[in-house]
Amino acid sequence: MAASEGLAIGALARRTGLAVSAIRYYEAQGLISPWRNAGGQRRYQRADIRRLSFVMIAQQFGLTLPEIREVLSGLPGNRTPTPQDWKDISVTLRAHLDQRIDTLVRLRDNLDGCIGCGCLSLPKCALYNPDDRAKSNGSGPRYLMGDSPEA
Amino acid sequence: MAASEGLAIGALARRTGLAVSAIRYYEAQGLISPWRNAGGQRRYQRADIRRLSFVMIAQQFGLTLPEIREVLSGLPGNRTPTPQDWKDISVTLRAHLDQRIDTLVRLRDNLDGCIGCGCLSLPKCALYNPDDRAKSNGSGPRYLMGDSPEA
DNA sequence: GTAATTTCTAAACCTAACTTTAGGTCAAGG
DNA sequence: CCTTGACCTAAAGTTAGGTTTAGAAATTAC
Repeated sequence: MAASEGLAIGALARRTGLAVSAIRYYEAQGLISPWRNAGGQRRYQRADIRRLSFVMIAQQFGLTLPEIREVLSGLPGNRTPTPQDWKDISVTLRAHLDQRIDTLVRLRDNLDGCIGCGCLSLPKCALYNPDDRAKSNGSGPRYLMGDSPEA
Repeated sequence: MAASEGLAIGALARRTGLAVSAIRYYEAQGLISPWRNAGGQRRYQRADIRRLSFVMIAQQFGLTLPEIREVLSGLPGNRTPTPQDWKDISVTLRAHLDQRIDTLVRLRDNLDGCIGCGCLSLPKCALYNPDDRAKSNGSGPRYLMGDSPEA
C-alpha cells in the first residue's frame, strides 16, 4: 500500500530496464537481496535501483557476475549506501577497466609488428600472454602458439 | 607419407596449441576447410597454421567466430595467402580493436562523472549507449536505464 | 601382421547469463 | 466478489564456444 512497503519486482524492472527474470536471476547469484511481504512476494528498497544500475555498468566493463558480487561486498551492509560509498567501490571498478584497456592497447601496439609483418609467429611476439587468455573461459585449454614463418 | 600429403589434424593441433575438437568445431563454423585423404581423414595446408593463429588472435581481440569468418573472407581463395594478404586483413582487425578500445576509454572517461558522483543516473550520462550493448549477446533485452538521484 | 595411435561421426554435456514455460498464488480494481 | 494482472517456483530452453563420450575405421609403429 504505502510507499514504505518497498518496490515490487515489476516496478524495479521498469526503473532499471532489466527483465523481471534477470532480477530474480541476480538474486539467485547473490547480487541483490529483497525481503518478502506477507504474501511471499519480493520487495525492494529504492537503493536497489542504484545497486542494479551498478551491476549493469560493471557488466559493460566486462566483469562477471561473481566479480560484481565481490565488488558489491565492499558496500556497507548495515545501512543504505551513500554517494561516497558508491565512489569508494567505483575505484575497484575503475581498476578493472584500466587493466582491460591496458591489455587491449598492448595487443594493439603489437598488432603491426606481429600480424602486420605477416609472420603471425606468436610465441616470438609480446602477444603471447597466458594470463590474458586464462580469464576468457573456464572450459578448455586455450593458449597461443605460433609457427615458424615458413608455414 | 610424404610431406606433400598435408598435415593431420593432430599435427595442426600441436602446431597451434588448439584442441583437436576445437579445430573440428572451427571447420563446422566455416573458419577452415581441410580436404580429405583416401581414408576420409582431414588434411591441412601448412598455411592453415597461420590461419588458426589469426583466429586465436582475433578472438583475443574480442571478435566472435562469425566476425572472424567474415574477416578471413578477405583472404584470396585461389592461392596461399602472402604476408601482404595477412597485412591487408589485419587492417580490418585493427579497426575492430580500435573501436573496442575507444568504447572502453569512453566508458572510463565517464566513470568518475557518473558512478563517481554517486548518482548512477545513467540516462543522463554518456554511458547510455544502446549500440555498445546490442553486441553483447543475442538473448534478451539489455539496455541501461537509470533513475533519479533520489533512489 | 598385429597392436597401439589417430582419426572419424554424432550426439550429449559444459559454463555464463539469462529467458521461457507451466501451473499456481497474490493483489488491486470495479 | 471476482476478474485481471502481477508474482511465485521449478525446470527446461537458448547462445557461444567448445569438450566429452562412444563405437568404429584408418594409420602408424614394431
